[in-house]
Amino acid sequence: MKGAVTALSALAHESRLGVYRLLVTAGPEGMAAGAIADALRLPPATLSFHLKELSRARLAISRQEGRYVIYSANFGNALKLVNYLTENCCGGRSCLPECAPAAEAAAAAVIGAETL
Amino acid sequence: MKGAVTALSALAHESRLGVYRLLVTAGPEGMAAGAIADALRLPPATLSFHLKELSRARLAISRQEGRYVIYSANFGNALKLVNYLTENCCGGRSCLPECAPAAEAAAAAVIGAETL
DNA sequence: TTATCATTTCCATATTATTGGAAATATGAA
DNA sequence: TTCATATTTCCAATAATATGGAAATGATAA
Repeated sequence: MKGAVTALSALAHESRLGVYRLLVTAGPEGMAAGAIADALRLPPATLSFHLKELSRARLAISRQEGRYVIYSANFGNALKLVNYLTENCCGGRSCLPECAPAAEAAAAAVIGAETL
Repeated sequence: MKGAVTALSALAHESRLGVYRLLVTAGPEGMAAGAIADALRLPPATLSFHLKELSRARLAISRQEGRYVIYSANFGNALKLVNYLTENCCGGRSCLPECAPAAEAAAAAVIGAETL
């Protein structure tokens, strides 16, 4: 729960959500901080602050490569968050049509998480 | 994007995330504000503030029933948000093992959203 | 109407997040 | 070593959000 709030807070900002989605798109190879800054037109100090927030929330991972710092999405934790938001839909009873799709997504997310 | 940030901000708070998850569990029938207050031990003024935030973010819907106000989760929008967080994983290329589960969850969420 | 219960609004206070220039640090190249 | 590039830290001003008691509003029943 605490972790979910931290992760949601990290994503609840236009710049950071942009960074996160860029990293999701980039995949496990990730992107250098400078490349992210160029893509989103953020000043270095500002981006660094946001990257630190995403890392603190365990939604991003960094590694050093030469003189670059490469950031990538933490897919496992992102998926846990997504699952947390849809789990236990309708108290486990069979869902009414209004929410059945949420239950499907939750089930798929659980399966995905287990294979990580 | 703006909507996603609003929704994430709404969820990025311990009390509101608790309310949202309670409503997801409750299903489409929803719960009266007072029942939510009892379940989460929140003072009426505080809960009202948070319910307004969730409604403003379109994650909760309210309806009047007698002298009760019943809140329920907005499953459609919650699912859109979940999908937004996982879409375009690895730029559409076939995913490496590290992120493949995220792509599966995203695909399932998209299918679910279309049936709403 | 009058009483009762449910919920929201008002409000002042307290807390926390965001910004980006300039300087510091780190890595590798010449 | 000296230079160039990449990233982070420092900092202080600004802005947004959370809290809950008390009063107001809304709805129904007696």
